[in-house]
Amino acid sequence: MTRKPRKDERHARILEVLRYTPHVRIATLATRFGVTTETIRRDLDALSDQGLLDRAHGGAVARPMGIQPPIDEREQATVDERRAIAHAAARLVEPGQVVMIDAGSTTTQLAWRLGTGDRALTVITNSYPVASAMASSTSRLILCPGDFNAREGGVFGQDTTDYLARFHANLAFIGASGLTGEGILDVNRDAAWVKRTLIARSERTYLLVDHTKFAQTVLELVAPLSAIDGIVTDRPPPESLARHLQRADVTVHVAGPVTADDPQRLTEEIA
Amino acid sequence: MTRKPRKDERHARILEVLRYTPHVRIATLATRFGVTTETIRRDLDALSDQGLLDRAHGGAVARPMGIQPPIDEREQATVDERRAIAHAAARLVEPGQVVMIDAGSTTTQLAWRLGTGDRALTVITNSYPVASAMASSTSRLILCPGDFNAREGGVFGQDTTDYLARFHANLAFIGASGLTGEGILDVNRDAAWVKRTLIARSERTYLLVDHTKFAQTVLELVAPLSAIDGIVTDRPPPESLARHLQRADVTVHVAGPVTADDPQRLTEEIA
DNA sequence: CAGCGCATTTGGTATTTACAACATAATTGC
DNA sequence: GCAATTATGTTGTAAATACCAAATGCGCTG
Repeated sequence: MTRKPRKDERHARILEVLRYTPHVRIATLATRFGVTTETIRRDLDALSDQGLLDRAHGGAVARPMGIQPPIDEREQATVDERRAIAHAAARLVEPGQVVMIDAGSTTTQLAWRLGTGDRALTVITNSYPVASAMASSTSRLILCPGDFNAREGGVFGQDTTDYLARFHANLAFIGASGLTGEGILDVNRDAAWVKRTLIARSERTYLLVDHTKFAQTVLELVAPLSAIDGIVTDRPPPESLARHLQRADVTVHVAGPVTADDPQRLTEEIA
Repeated sequence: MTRKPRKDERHARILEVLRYTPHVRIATLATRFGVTTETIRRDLDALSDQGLLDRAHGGAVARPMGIQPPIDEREQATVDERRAIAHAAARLVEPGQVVMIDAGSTTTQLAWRLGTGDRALTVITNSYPVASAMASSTSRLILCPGDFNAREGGVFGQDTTDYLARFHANLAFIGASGLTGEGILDVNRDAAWVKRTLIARSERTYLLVDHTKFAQTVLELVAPLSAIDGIVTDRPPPESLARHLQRADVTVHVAGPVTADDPQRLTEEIA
């Protein structure tokens, strides 16, 4: 489709530059490449449409992490919900506890929450985004070994579960691809094993799922409902699921929308 | 010193926002906080001076990673040199090899290099910046466990070295705080142990150091010169050090400046 | 409460960028 | 080589931003 060297080379080099500096100005790129600002502007718009960078006023900014270029539209759609869930989940954590946090978008949101606070936690995770989110806090951070999965931004595999098995936590927060009366489901086999280990190695386990996960039957059953102690979600689960949850003695926390003075609100409005 | 809530709160919230989105516009922040754009502009300038964010034309962009807020001025000063070193070191890697990469700024530069290429490497590292840099490549990535050190952006400790000891690599690239006739030195005890393990578990070890590390005697001796096979640096080492290196049979690679058509050049000019 | 220092606002102007419509140049396919 | 398509450059105008300096407001201290 595209075989022209000119434009493609510019695009490639623009992206390359953005790996080193988070922001480039249109004017700079234009003089550098010897083309008009209009051309660069068009380049940036094109790359932005492809989701490879974000536009800014005078230029472009790099997408955070080389991670998750192909974010599901479904994921995108539930940003607010997942923030609300993270907000509610953060209340379940008490100072000084040992907390295991699964890899995932909702759990990463939770980590941001916990990272801003000042509780002296010990956090064990297999996800770098989670570690990064908590980096500035006072918490102690233990990262798992394993094969790095760029898409998930975390490590998985036998090494990961073996390592996790050495620890014992007060709380574990896990995510999932689906939640049915049968139990918790996930699409990723390696991730499923990690989740099972997290459940096994913690006193209490909370599942963080938004409503789109309700009644989703996917590849693999991670664990039955009875394996977890509570779920944190954004909407009340449907009747049949609610019955199963009650029978399995799983408490249900439904998160309200984040408050207006919340810093995350700003992000939403900006986006 | 600062007890006023007004300004400080804005600053904190601006930084918070930048954790979620890579870019904010001045106008957006102004309307959000109910203050003038001038005020936000000053906020941004102040935060920029503190190195907490980068200014852009219409706003600000987040510093890449929550990592290394306090970068040494010395580190800052030798950016070009370290890029050149990374450029030269990347030539030492052949497709298909198993490569261990130490945590550090120079080694992270190397990872960027290797990440852009298409050699199918297996990379073992204790540094997330390294992993992140390579994420988009075809390489397999194995991350070590351990205590996460936000300042270094990597994991260290007994867990880390134990884990590393299970592997065997063709090449290892390590950094250091100092290099003298006596050997390789480092300020961080945990990091020193990791480096020793990297050396022990690889067929060949290259030390990546810029000229400011020459003749720097710091806390701990990591290993004698004879432990490594080569160094990659930006300037020829001083006479006495050169003699020691030759006696220890250490090859010296002196990197030239990066070529003009190199994508990184652009970054430098922008900065 | 007067005075001081700091943060913020206000107002005005110079620059820079965005946007759109059109002209020109380059490339491709036939 | 010609026509169609695409890429790039030009121009003009509106909007957004940057910069500067002075004025105002506000909190604090004595």
